[in-house]
Amino acid sequence: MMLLELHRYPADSLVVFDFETTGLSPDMGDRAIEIGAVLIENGRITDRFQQLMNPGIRIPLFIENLTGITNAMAKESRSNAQVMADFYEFIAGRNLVAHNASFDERFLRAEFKRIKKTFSGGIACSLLASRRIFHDAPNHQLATLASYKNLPTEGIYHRALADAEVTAHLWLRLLDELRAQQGFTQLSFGFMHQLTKTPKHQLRKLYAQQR
DNA sequence: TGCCAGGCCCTCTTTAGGGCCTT
Repeated sequence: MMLLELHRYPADSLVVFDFETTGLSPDMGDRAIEIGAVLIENGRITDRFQQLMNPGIRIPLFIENLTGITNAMAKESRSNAQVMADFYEFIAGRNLVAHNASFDERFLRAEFKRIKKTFSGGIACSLLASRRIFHDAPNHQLATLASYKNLPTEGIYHRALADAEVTAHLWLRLLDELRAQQGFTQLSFGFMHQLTKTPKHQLRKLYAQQR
């Protein structure tokens, strides 16, 4: 996506989101079972979105154990189509952030395709940004980074809203540290998106252009 | 009980392989 396109959306407003799913691949038939998201405006969390959903297929036992989301819970929930239609409204006109965004983006586009909707904003990845900014992190798993940077957390992982909240705090910390490391005064979503697409060995050049 | 996928990224690379991340 061109940088100019990203600038159509407000730079000071974005949605950090996270899916829980039945597996790793929508192309293999896996479906979303929970969506969690937080709205960040001017560096603060100002709204939240969390919905379980009923994908109409069985949730594997491994996923029930991993997430605590059971088949009974999904069965009592609204359909993926209903929930995703609401989520489409929640993110309208905003750019998105997710941890390992390529994963969540695949499910986002697959679930939207089923209800004949498309998302045209930008999606940035906190994992790729972390690899470029937190050089000394033990690894770049969400839980590790939360511990490494003492991010606010309730100790809950593999639930959509909890993971989205931690990712939101991580994203804000990444912005803070990049400002501190490089002396930047402003960091747009477009720049952060470009950062995650830039090979590490070309970062110095990108930073020079930003100054 | 995750073995499934896919993109990133490093290196013993580019005519490739494998670890890291996400559920």
